[in-house]
Parts: sequence; structure tokens; C-alpha cells
Amino acid sequence: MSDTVRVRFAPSPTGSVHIGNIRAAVFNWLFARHAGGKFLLRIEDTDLVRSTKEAIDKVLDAMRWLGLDWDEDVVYQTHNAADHLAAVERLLSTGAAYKAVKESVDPATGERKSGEVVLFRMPKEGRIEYDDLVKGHMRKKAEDTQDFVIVRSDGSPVFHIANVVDDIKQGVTHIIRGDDHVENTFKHIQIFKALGAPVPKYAHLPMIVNAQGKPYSKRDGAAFVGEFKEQGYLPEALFNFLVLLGWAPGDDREVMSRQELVEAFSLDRCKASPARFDMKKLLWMNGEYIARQPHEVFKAELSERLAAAGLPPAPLGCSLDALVPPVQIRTKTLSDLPGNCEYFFKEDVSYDPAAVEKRLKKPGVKALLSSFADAFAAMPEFTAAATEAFVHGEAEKIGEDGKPVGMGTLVHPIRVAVSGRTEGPGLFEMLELLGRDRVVRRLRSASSLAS
RNA sequence: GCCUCUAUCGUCUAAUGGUUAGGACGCCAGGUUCUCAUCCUGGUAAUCCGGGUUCGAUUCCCGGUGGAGGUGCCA
Repeated sequence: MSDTVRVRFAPSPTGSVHIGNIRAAVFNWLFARHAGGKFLLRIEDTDLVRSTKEAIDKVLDAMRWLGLDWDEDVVYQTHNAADHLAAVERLLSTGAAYKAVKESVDPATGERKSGEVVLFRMPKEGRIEYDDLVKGHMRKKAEDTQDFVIVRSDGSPVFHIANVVDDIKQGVTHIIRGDDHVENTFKHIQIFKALGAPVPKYAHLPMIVNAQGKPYSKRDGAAFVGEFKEQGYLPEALFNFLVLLGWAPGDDREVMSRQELVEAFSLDRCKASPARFDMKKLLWMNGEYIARQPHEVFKAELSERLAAAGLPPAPLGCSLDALVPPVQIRTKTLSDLPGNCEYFFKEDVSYDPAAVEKRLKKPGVKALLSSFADAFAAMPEFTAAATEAFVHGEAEKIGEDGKPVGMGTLVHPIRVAVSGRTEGPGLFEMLELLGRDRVVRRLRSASSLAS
């Protein structure tokens, strides 16, 4: 391939960027970068009511967040209005299009209206064919097509003509878009030809569907790019996951860097059937990406979320650096932060009622907690190794039932007493990170919750 | 209805005219361990149905069925 490849993403800015939509952008971007070509962005803002500055910014934000950088200036379709109408005049003059009075019914009001429109003439015999880079050879009999409106009775150009004229103007060589445009392709090919322009290559990507196989919508969970960001997904994870929906490299690789994806990508490996969006796999992939983040990067994320939650920038008993490794490995989405480690940052522990019930409301726990408080207070040094050795020794002592007490019997109540929850970093690591005074204090105060 | 596509474990997918049909997620079990997470081991589970071509079909062809898209003076 060469630098002659030019592809585009052409969203209409209607509010938020749907996940199925952004995937078209992802595949266009990948195709362009793989080929060393250009990835263009065109905003189809002909719907003046919905195309606000905010809506356009949302599109641009989503693109930037996912790292879909575009080449050349953003093109706004409304700026090409004169070209659209000029193209229509040419089609009219060659007879490829004609004017006619057409009656229509407003789907909303049921009102009938009629006016003069411009229709594009479709062939009356033979067939229209093209080779889709994803779906293979496509064909449509002329008798199954109909002339269609390209200029409304109010004089405004319709999508079909605007889209094609813009693609010609931008020199687009490959049109990669959603499956929902397959039928339009038979129309657009005829317009390209009628305008004397080369017909670009087409690739139609299958739609993303939900667990029921229906079109993926907001009811199925996060549906817009912004929501994935809010829910703590990493852009690289979403990107990787999206690429794997309908495409595979052909070997067993799944977690792939952006560079690897660019190198491996090709349209002919894309599937032609719809793919279901599997949120569980996305969650797994996000966890993979978080685990692989450099500690400094993860630390920055954590800091940001600590600040947002009104918590201090550093843990109470240790450095933030010391806390990062055990927290990072347990984080599946950034939204887990700082909730899953807040007891390191504030003195008041929020006790999970279920955890208290399970681990503290047991006979003997009250005494157990205060005896450990005393013992920890008296230890010559308070390190993970020291507390572990000590607890280990206690666990091997023979209890009233004549059997060793066991680690679990001791560890579980201590963990809940100092953290308020049943899961988290290894207990002895946790104790050291918390610091002796705080541990002792929490053991004493938690004994009031215990039986 | 008509038109354009499409069909491998529950999900995302790989592969091939001859394989024990592979991987990943999920799920289950075991190991490690103080929990959770990680990590390691093992397991579960698929070629939609019916014809045809062929020595042999999951693979090629036809039909059926299921699914998606389209069928606007929306994009």
C-alpha cells in the first residue's frame, strides 16, 4: 500500500458517540495507519438543530480519548453546500437526475405535503455489483432499486449526494462504515459514476449487538464512549476489545499493543456477521491493562481519584508508592478507586455490616482483638515479617477444642477490624502499611463491635 | 412481504476438502495462601438443519431455518 490511501470517519454530531459508531472510526484509523495513509474526519452537520458546538466537541473528545488522531483539518459538511448543489446541477444537465413533484406523508404528524424534488435516476435493467472488502461480492438487480430524492422540496441536499460529493472532494479511496449503509452503497456507486468520479472501495462492518442479539443500546449498559470513560475503563483496553469484535489477527494473540494492532490489521480478516458485546470480557481486558500500567501512571490515576473523593493525597501510615502495587493488582476499573483502599487514607473505618457479622460477631473475638492489640503494641518492631511470625505462633497454639487455633481464626477478625472489609492486600503487608499505632487503635475500637 | 448479507463452545474467535476442531472470556474443580485479586494445573462446552458434489464436507454448492441490516423529502 502507499500514501494514496485516504479514509474518513464521518459522524453526524447528534449528542454522544455510540460504541458501534466509534468502532467504525477505530477500523478506519487502523486501516489508514496500517497502510501509511490518511485518516480524515468529516463532521456531517447538516442537521442544524442537533449539530451544536457541544455535540461536535463530544465527538472530538471521544476521538482524542481513544487516541484516534486524524490527519488534515476537520471538514464540516455544511461548508460544502455549494459543491453539493453544483453536483446536482451537473446531474440534472446530463439527465442523471430529474425534477418531479412528489407527495409525501410526514411520519410524525401524518400530514401530507407535496413539492418539487430532484430525483437520481437508477438503472432500469442489468445489475449493480461491487466487491465489498468485508462482505465479498455484492450484487443487486436494477429492478430492485428505485430512483431516490437527492434534493428536498425545500432545496436542501440529501445525505446521499452530500456524502458522495464530499468523498470525491476529499479524495477518499476506501469507505469503511457500518453495515447499515450496505443498501446505500448501490445508490452511491451510481452517483460516483454519474459524476465521473472513480468509485472507492467499500468495506461494511457488522453491527454490534447485545446479549440477546439485538442492536446494542443504552439499555444494555454503557453505550456511549463517554460512559466507558466515566465507568473507569482505559481507552487502550476499550480500543483493544473493540478491535477484537469482528476481527482477529489469525494467531492466538488477544492483548495487543496499539502498534501490534496496526501492524496486524487487515480488512479481509473482518467477520461479516454481527458480534455480541461481552461486557465481562471487556472488564477482564480492562483489568489486564490496569495491571500492566506503569506504577507511576497508576499512581497518577489514584491520586486524581483521591482528590476527587476528598481524601488526602497520601496514605496515613506509609507512602503512596508503597500502597500502589497491592492496590493496582486488585483494580478492575478505575471506578474501584479509591473505594477499595480508602481505609488507608482516613482514620474512620467504614465497616461493612456483612463483614462485621461474619467475622466479628463470634464468641471470643472481642478478647482476641484486644489481646492482639496489646501484643502488637508491645512488639519490638512492627514489620510484616514480625507480625506474621507472631500470628503464626499464636495460630499453632492448641485451642480449647484440643486442635491448633489456625491462621484463619486469627487473621479474618483482625483484617475486618483494621480495614472494615473481608478482602484486600495480604494482612501482614496491610498491617505494616497501616502502621502500628493505627492498627492498635483500630483493634481496640473494633472490639466494641465484636462479641 | 421484498431486497442485501450472515451462521464454529454461553460469548469473542482460529483452522482445514482428511486435526484429538485450537485460543480467549465466563463458569467449575484443584494447587498456592490469611481474604480478595494475581499466579499455576485441570475440566466443561461448538461446526444450525436437510440435500448435493467428493473416497472423504465443519470447509464447496443448493434449499430450509435462525439472526442482522435495508426497504424516508433521516443519516
